Amino acid sequence: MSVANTRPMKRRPTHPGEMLQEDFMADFHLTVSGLAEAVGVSRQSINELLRGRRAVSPEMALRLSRLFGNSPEFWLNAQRAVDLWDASQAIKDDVARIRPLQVA
Amino acid sequence: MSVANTRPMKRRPTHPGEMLQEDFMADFHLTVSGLAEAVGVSRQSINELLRGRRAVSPEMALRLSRLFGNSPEFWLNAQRAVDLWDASQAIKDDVARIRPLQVA
DNA sequence: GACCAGCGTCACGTGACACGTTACAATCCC
DNA sequence: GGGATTGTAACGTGTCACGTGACGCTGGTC
Repeated sequence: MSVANTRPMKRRPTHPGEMLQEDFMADFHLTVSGLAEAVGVSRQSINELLRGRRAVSPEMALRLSRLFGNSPEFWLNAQRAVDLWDASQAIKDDVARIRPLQVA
Repeated sequence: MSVANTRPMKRRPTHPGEMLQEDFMADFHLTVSGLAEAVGVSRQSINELLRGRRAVSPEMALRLSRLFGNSPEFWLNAQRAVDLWDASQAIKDDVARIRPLQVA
């Protein structure tokens, strides 16, 4: 198993907002307002993040990783998985038309 | 050595546009116009990407990986490195004020 | 030497989106 | 009951990836 899974997944990966809510806010008994204040952003940012309406930005990843003691890459990996899935769905046909170069 | 290097780098990581130009376009003798046509985007997109004025989007990563036979994560990892570096520079003080939670 | 096809780049407009501010209904709690 | 806190909706703003069109430059062809 390599570091980055190249194979496209069958289903849309779970949004990091869902992980944030179920795996972190629940464990630490955090509210939307409490988390927002703790990381220094507006309640809206957290709210829309939880509802999957907003992506985890690099800035947000830094804030969350600082608070929870994990790496920003943890959050950005989760975000990238859904970004890649969405993108591959959106431009699937275009990408298929690209002729791979010979490895010569 | 873990999968994702958590430690912040001293210098700004090299922009993926630079890698694209020096490590791929050079080897395959590709021009800006030729590459743009090969991956199905405008010349402007490639041009600004090479000059570091634009980031590698998930869509662009899919196109490049398809053409060159590597993974989209390869391009997005490079992009993420500079995004994280820029973000940590921009909100360094804010992040420092965040109190890490106790690991319960 | 004139011409023109292809090149890299600039200028402009557009749509998407992360973010803050404000407003509002629901709920807790004293 | 009433004030504080909560989650969420609406709005405006700045940033940015992208395409289109136009410009100046270069190299080949007659």
